Amino acid sequence: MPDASITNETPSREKRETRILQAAEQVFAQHGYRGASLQVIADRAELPKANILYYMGSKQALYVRLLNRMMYRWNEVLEDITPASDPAQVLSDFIRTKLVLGQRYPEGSKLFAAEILAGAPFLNEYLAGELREWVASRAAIIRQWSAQGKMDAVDPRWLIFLIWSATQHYTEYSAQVCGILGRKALTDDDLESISTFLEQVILKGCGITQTNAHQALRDY
Amino acid sequence: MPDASITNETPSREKRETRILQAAEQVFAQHGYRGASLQVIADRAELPKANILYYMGSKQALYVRLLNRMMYRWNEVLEDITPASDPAQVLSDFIRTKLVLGQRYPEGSKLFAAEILAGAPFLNEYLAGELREWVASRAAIIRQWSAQGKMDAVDPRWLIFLIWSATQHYTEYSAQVCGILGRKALTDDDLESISTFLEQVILKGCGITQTNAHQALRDY
DNA sequence: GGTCATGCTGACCGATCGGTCAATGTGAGT
DNA sequence: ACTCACATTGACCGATCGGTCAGCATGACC
Repeated sequence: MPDASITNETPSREKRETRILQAAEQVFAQHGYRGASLQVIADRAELPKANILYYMGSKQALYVRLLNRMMYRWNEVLEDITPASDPAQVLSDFIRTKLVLGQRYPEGSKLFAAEILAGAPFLNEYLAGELREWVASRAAIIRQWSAQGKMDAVDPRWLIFLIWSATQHYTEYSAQVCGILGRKALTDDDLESISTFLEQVILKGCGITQTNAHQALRDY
Repeated sequence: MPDASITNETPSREKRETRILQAAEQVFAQHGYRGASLQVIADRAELPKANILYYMGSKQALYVRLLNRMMYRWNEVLEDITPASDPAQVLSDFIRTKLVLGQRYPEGSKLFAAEILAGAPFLNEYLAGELREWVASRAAIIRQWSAQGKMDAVDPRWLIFLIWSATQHYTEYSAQVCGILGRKALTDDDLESISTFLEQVILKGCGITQTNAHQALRDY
């Protein structure tokens, strides 16, 4: 062992695990579950292939672990909204949070996308269970907002899907977006511009008057 | 040959080709380029694996052919718009056309999505060339609409991406959407509801007053 | 009936797949 | 110094990968 400190074992283990998970996330994101190979993951992590299996047990276990990690990251940001909340504030935050999340975990987001594209074989129960409940509860609140005259009477499910799709697009289709824009990657200015655009169009489109309170937030 | 008619050769050939392309599109859409296997494609097409290679030459050639076919389908619907066009009409058509296209060619659309997710290794020059020009030309017209006061001054590129993402979502994330809605597939009523929602929100969000002319079209 | 171009495919190739395992290395406890 | 639990990994397994090819079948032409 290069590191001779007293508690060197655990740190080494964690470092390796982190390296494996990071490498695997990239490869699974790019090629999907079936298209990813343990050898490629091992090469990217600069570890022997057998070591990957020693740590993770199997390809499937590694994949499921990455999916769960990504679901956990999503749950972190599932804010609590109530019928008394300000729609403009909540939806603006929702748009920005989703956009930031995609930028923070681009590989994880793509991994999710590939899983859904493949027909969500590992996520079916999650989609039809937890996530469905989440959507239903938010939809109920949005309907109340409409009933209270805070916004137009739009189908809340379509609204949620609209925000999801519009924000995820810039992560999962980054190759397309960058190709068209002629950039290597999106700049912070691009993201700021996109955030502002989406807030403006979606809020106005739902008949929500944008609060100045949030406009101020935009600077940070 | 079971069929003994005079010109039996060509029909058989075309039938086989069609069957191969259809099977391959499904498998590539689900598993991506690397995750797809010729054996699985052959099984689905109910043909020997060697026959696939006899017709298509190689896995890559088959894949590229499918990509080109999908690009051709897209080009079919790239409508011609001018600064004199009615934004409400054009954007409504755009939304509906994109939505219908995704429903008509779900596998092809997913194939495209998987290719982009993988970093668009086979489509880079298309994205940075043809498609980029397409976006630039439409963006210029949308900017003129804004200058003419027909709509708000929004960044036309973000608007185009918004329509793309919002419509594609229901094709490429159909597993997620269906899981959450608790359906096996989207109904015609769902699609009508989604179309109306997207038109309503996006047009209003861009400060476009919806024409009655198009409202009437909605029935068919 | 014989020739020949073409359609077709079973059998096979080397490479790579996910996964196993025996052998070796390592460090803490005694 | 010895033990022992655990970490590590090269070598290997059967299965499958994309692709090749020899050989058979077929049908048009002479």
